[in-house]
Amino acid sequence: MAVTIKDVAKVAGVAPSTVSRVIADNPRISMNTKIRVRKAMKDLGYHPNVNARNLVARSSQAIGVIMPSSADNALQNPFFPEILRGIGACAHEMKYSLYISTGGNEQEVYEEVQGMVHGNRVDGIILLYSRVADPVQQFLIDVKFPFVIVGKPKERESEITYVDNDNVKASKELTNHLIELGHERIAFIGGSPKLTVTTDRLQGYKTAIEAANLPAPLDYVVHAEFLTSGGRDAVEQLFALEAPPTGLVIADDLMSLGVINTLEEIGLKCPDDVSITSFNNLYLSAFINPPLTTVDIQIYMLGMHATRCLIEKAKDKEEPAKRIIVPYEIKYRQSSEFLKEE
Amino acid sequence: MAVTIKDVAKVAGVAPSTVSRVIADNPRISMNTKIRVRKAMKDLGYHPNVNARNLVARSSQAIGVIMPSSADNALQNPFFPEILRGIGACAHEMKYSLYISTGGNEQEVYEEVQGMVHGNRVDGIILLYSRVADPVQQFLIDVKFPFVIVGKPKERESEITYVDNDNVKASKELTNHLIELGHERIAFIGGSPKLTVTTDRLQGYKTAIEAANLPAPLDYVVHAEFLTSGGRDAVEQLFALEAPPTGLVIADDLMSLGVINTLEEIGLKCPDDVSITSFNNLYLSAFINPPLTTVDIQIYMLGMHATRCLIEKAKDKEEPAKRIIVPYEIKYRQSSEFLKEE
DNA sequence: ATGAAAGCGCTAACAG
DNA sequence: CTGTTAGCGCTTTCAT
Repeated sequence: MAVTIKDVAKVAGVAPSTVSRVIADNPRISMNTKIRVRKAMKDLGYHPNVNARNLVARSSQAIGVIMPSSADNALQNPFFPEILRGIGACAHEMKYSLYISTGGNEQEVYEEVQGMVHGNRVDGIILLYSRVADPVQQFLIDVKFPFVIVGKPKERESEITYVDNDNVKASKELTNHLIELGHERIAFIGGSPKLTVTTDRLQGYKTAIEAANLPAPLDYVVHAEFLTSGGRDAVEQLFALEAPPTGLVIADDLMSLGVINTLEEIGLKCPDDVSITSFNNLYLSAFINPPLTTVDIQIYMLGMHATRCLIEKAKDKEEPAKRIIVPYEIKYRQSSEFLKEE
Repeated sequence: MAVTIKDVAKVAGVAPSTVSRVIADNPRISMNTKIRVRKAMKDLGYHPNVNARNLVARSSQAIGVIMPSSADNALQNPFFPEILRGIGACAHEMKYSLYISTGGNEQEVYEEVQGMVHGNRVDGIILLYSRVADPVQQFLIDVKFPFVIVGKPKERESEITYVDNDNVKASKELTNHLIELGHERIAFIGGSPKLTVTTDRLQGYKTAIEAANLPAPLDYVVHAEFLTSGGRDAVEQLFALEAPPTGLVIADDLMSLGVINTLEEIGLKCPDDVSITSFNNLYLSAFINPPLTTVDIQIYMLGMHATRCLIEKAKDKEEPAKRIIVPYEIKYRQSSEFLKEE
């Protein structure tokens, strides 16, 4: 049987409540007894029982992290460990712990969220994806449970706290960069159009293309999986076109990796034949050949901010919905280059 | 205020204890009242309070997952989301939830583990790494807390339950494959020598090299980070040698990716000039250029088995230490090829 | 087959 | 400043 607050109290010669106060570092306890109690705790190897504490406090000092359902291969993206790192760092600092859900499908994810909320397992939830008509989001709103989204909500934007980059602007900048390099046939490769991140990046691309009066055939917009394999599929589509693009705006570095490799197979080189710009600045992006021009969206920071916001919200439920835009930084590297004259 | 067992009891016209029994599906409750109580639960939207339940049950139906400290960049490896997927699937099926630790440094990880154990937050722990002289492992052994390791423990192997591949054998097979292709100068690139996974794979390589009477200069063994950048560093060392290798056994696909890209930069092509074999069969390994010959270690399965074992151990503390070897499968792809005559 | 009551370990009034 | 007391929501003897 584990050592409890009572045991400590007995050894220290005080009442259990005093021990409790010492744990909470209550200022009304004399330094003297504090020291005595702390010594007793050390001696006995006391550790508070979280369940008991949470039961009375009606809180758990834990936050739930919801990943996309693992049916979604995108989970393979190093984006997730990286953002987990940011979330973990902030949570640890604030003495919160992390609960994660990796449901196998959407239904399971939904159930896990329900369990977390109703079972009082977590004080708040971070959603690591944002898509249209998400029942999870709806549920959280309905029961008024604190949550924040990493990414931008599609609906009820003003009521939801979220942490995001200005993806539209970043994408526009990337596209303009290609335009400045002399490219005129620029295509866009994104993930599922149901994800806000895709639509925002697409919109930035479109805005820049239109502003520059460049051709924008429908064929130049391709949606594929947020993975190396997705890049592969996209290349097969785009370079079968009559007028294939010379510049590419790609919504994720892993996709870009697939694109580069596939281009090579069909005899095209990056950046000589095709310039590539993309998003996320994954750890590997600087080390592949050629190194990627990519938007550093500061994944770690996204995680930190999301966590901080969430904890604020969990502590004060009246906290109004907030929107945090994390600045991005474009890393210009060799994958994008001046268009060669033909 | 959430609806409790008492509210349900009142509505159903029974005692709280009866409701509790219905939840546990106690066979000594008449079908009739079971139905009545269940209806009341539905009507009121009742959900059991996990904290209260855990408090009395002294268990939490949760398992802790310990990642390497996030100071370790290896966290970026898609290995982690993938194994999390396996763990999550099994945990969900057994109605367990997941607690994860992503401490910023080893000290923090240690503290988080302590908190999990002493606070009764989890019923057991899965360690996603295995290194020499790990204080976390030692602690878990000391307090006799159920845990399993993914990988092979360095010390006290027979006392610890672990799930692993036969890395020695796989590595030997990989090396022999290169030997059969005609390679004579074969080098090994591994991660930290403190990790069992590295030493096992190294040993398999050495065994095969010795058995074939091939040269094994010390320079042919390089240790680098389990990442793309690590592959880059390794190439710089190996191909500065007087007699650079023509075949490579690499302990991780991400490293291989770095190797391939770096080789390209110094004018060497894979597999024409250098054949590559590696480990893990990450999702991207089939889609890069050239596709990697790599050992599919069945990451998802490793996670499933680890979780199943752990839950068994948590339920019955007397369960003896077990060792589970998950079969691997070598995927032969284009990165390894016959050695060209010079 | 069901109810009454005790208690898991802790915190939070309320006294003093 | 510190002790007493009453629960938090649930499970579990022990009765009946």
